[in-house]
Amino acid sequence: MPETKLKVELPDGSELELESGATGADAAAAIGPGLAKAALALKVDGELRDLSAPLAGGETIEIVTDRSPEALELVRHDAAHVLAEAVLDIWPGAKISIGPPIESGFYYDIEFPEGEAPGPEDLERIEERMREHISADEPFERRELPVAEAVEHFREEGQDYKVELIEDLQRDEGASTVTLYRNGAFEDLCRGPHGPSTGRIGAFKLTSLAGAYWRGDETRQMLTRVYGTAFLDRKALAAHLEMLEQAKERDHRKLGPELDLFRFRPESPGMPFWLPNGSVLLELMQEEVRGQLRKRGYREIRTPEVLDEELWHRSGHWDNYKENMFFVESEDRRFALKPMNCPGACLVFGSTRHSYRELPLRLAEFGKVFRNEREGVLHGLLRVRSFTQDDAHVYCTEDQVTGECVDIIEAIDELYARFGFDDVRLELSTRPQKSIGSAEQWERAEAALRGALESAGRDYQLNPGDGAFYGPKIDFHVTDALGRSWQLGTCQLDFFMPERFELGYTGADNAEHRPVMIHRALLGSMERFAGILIEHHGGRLPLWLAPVQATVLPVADRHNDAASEIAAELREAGLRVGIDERSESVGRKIRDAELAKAPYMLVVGDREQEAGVVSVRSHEGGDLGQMKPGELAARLAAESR
RNA sequence: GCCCGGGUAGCACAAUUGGUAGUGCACCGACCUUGUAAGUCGGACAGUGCGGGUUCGAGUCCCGCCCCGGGCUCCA
Repeated sequence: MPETKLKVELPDGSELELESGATGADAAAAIGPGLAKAALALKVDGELRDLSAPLAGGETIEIVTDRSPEALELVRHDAAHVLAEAVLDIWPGAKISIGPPIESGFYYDIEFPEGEAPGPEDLERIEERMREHISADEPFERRELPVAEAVEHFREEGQDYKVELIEDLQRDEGASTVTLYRNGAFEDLCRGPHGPSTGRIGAFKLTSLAGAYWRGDETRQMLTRVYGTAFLDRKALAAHLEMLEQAKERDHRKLGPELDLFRFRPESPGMPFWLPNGSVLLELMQEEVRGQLRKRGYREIRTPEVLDEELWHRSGHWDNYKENMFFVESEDRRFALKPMNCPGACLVFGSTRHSYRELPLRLAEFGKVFRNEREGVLHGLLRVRSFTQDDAHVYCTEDQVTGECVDIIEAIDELYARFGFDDVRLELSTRPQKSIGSAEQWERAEAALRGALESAGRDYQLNPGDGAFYGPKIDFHVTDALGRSWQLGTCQLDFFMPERFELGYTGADNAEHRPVMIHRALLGSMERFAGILIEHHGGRLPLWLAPVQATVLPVADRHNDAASEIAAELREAGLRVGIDERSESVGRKIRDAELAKAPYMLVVGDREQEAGVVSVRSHEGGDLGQMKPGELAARLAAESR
């Protein structure tokens, strides 16, 4: 007989002796009753398993509890199963497909019987049913089944999507068996693992309904996706819902019109109308970018928005981007609105001869581009049909690439910090399957970008195969005040375009050479960046970006003249100042200024008029007492830096 | 493009089983002359996204279109 004991190693390096045939749950119990109770799953040599999984001995195990980082994913996956269970209770004819945990919760894609698709009001009904299953604390039970039996099983139940999944698994991964998990009367095809029972789902909520194609393929069946979120306890759920509420409050689509920054009109879906305040904001952002351009030797160009269709054949956009372009016709000539600025920049470069002495030649353009995005994907300022890129194209030699990219990384760091984003993440994307150029060329290009990242001393994430077909790239991401991540700037190498446009420069050897082109954008889209800024700051932009930095509030009509003088003096000092001359009470004017998110309010009444001062109130600090206009201007100027 | 939900005054919302479209804020006018988040009174403003249909009668029901919102692999 083999030995009756087995040994496993624990994360702290100690050994645990167990009876042979012991499971993860036994291991947890052997360590302590508290842990046994808290245990959700097991990690065997770093791989997540069910608690009920038998141990072989010799492996390193870790008990996953509600405090483990994996716990959320586990519980959400459990919740997805309970969701499917509840749906099948209510709609026995429903066909379920997949139901994974996702970043913010979980979902399940389901085909409901014809004409019985649920509405938002049905979510509560499903939730109620789910709660019943959770309080019943149904254990998750795993079993393994040969593929043929599993297919038979799901075919009998009319679960066609499961049958398809299993058949695909067999074909693509050579699976001979699949695993099923049962909770209550419900059994689902699932890789697992799962928590011990449904009772461990601390708190959940179904959040929304959406359509989703089976396997994301728009030629296939449209399913109903039920979204939900789950947490280990009520408090965490409440915090998450609170965060969503906050995000709603900060939504730039709500704040933009409220603060008179921009608005949308049906006359031009996906193209914003910028109001005076919003124009000021864009202008300030642009000035900040221009500061970087001046500092780093970029020169600004402007190229046409409308260009002959032929150009887009030459640039390759016709083949790759035609569906997203707008076209216009005039006098039998077909033109396209530019979706990108690079061809224009290449025409500028190519229209004169260049010497190696001019390189790197850095041409920047605040270029307005037009992209005919499908209607359904438009989303406020974040996904539009026209926007302004703070674009630039650097023409240089291969040797110069690293230096240029370091410079771009620095520019982005400085710029993002200035706008209040400290957490910048870099990603390097390398050669994709479909690409042009030689292997050596790619190797050198990727090495140049890696070199830039290293000499800038930056950590980065590698995305192999995620580059553009014409060259590798570095993307820049920031995290906003609500913890959401946004991709902003980009720095891409391009071997393709200089080739296509037959660009050249005369080298020191008096021969013609092909320059390398770097596309780079710092903020990306000015409009999109403005939208992200608005959400990041909750509409309360930092003083230097506030379209109106201070509002002068005369106490009574007789103070209007004095107030105008103050306003004029502050404007003279370069501040953006408004004035509220309505015959309203001070309280009212303050309220309205606060709602307009004015950083400073300057009250002028008898006392101030006499002393030649203003009473200053800031949103943050409340009443700051009296100041002379000059003092105030200096203070605000200092704060704006 | 597709699925689900929505569209009533500038904005937020209301309108029994189909039965004369309302309220608040904003706006305009008058009064008040105001001291750190809403002063008082009065007035004007939509024919219900657009087009058709059913009906004695449609914001409510039906059809088509437009726009807005949530989504459309984070793959058992």
